[in-house]
Amino acid sequence: MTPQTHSLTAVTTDSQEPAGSQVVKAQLRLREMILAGELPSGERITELAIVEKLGVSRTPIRAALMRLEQEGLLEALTNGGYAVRIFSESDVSDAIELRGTLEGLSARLAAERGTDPRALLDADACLREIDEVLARTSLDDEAFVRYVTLNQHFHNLLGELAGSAVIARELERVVNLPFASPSGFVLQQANSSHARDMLVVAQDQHWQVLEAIRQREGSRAEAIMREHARIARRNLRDVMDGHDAGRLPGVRLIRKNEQS
Amino acid sequence: MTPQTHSLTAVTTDSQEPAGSQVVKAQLRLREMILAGELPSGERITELAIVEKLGVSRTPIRAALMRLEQEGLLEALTNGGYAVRIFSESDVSDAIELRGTLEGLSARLAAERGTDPRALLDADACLREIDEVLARTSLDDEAFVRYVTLNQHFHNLLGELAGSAVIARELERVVNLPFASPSGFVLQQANSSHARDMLVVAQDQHWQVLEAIRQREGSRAEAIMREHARIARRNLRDVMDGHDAGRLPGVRLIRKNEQS
DNA sequence: GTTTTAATTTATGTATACATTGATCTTTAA
DNA sequence: TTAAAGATCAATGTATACATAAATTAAAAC
Repeated sequence: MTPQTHSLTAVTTDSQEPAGSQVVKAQLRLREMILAGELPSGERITELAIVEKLGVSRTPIRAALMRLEQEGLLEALTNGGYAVRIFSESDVSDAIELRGTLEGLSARLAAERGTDPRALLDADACLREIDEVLARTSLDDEAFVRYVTLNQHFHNLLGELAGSAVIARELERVVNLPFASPSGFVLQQANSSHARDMLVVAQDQHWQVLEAIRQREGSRAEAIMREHARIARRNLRDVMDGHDAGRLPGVRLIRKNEQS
Repeated sequence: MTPQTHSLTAVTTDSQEPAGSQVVKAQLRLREMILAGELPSGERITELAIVEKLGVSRTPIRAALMRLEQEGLLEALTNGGYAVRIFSESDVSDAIELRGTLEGLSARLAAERGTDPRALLDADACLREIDEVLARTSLDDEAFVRYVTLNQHFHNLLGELAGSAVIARELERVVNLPFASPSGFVLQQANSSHARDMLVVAQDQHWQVLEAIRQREGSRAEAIMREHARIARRNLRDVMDGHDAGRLPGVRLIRKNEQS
């Protein structure tokens, strides 16, 4: 598995059903197919066609389709049925801004309300591991993959620091919107010359937001997380402006903006 | 229908399925039953029991249960099945704060990006209608119902002003979280002496946010919408502290906070 | 009497047959 | 030839039978 394919197809394991259930299998396989462009964009996809391709009956297929619609990869058609969604660059950009806003809310509440010292220590340890990854002046693919893993872990911890199940739940949902993930476009530029520098900047924001939460500086914590998300927007712009956008998995689903 | 029952059971018509479908019927009926306390809270509710009560087969029941879980009224149990969720006062409070944050985001983007003049005129007309409702010094039940209708319309318009389908979609979802609606606790205090005054304050915020959007004052627009949502938090607190909380539909599902 | 194991029951997961609605294609009439 | 009406087809909506796993209860052994 190359780093590139890892970033976009990384998936939260829905902890509701047994991992081997037909519904989950169908959901995972369908997600892969959509991001790989194996399903026609825009056109209606019929349940029977999926049944034939996956060899699963209609019942779990229907459940998987419902979930993928919730996830934002499919759109529900007016007269029943679904179609693979096509995203504008603005859609992705807005989803990232939305994530930053919710992460900012979570960080602010964590600062204002105070938080479990143990959770803070976990976050601290996570950041120290990221520091180790970034210690070398040149990073290989493995280091980038390790960064993505730790980065997602840190963002997860941050979502829980506010101590609100409601907000954690909606944040997780937004993070899983197509291409809104904190690590969504990190690896796409792994070969870029200043790729490591971007991670260094991001990691500095990680440390600062943690410090702000410790100091109960809610407004500052919120502002940092909002700005933090905008790194992803810059990366998105880089990828869309680059010539290799079409080669990367899933990115072909994103339609470039006309203006700006 | 009394004003009190209207506010909490008001529902967005899911525009996906035909209105008369078994799934929608089951969803609506189940939602009523949950808010009326006709289903045991916390305990597992079996599909077969619902089938017997509603006279619909398991397939549409399952779909309806999935949707109600998405909506936040049900929680998915670890080994399959669902239970009626119990909400803490904090849960509801956080959901309202979350709504305010997203409404603030939407208002800020509308201001920053500029918006369709026609949409602004619609919002303006809506607020003028609310002004008319509030013109009398004493309001009857009908006036409160009319306020709620117009208020929801204004908030819907505001959600669309940002011109982002992604954000509008997630905002609509958050608004429909249990008890997070902009009008959720308005009518509950219709008989309170200063009920009208609260609406007057809220309406002033409506005008100010619209003005801020017109003037492209993003930060101000955002701050106003955040503060606006906190009126609902105050109303929640009033309702929970009052003695008639248990009599109001759905509110019995909310467990009072221990401290504070 | 207690614990363990096996059997039974009860739940959800899955497949499929049937119903119904919407679209397409054909046929007929103008 | 075109338009309208009907029939056929194909899609999702619905019901239900069957599979499977988990929980409970009863029985047996220690």
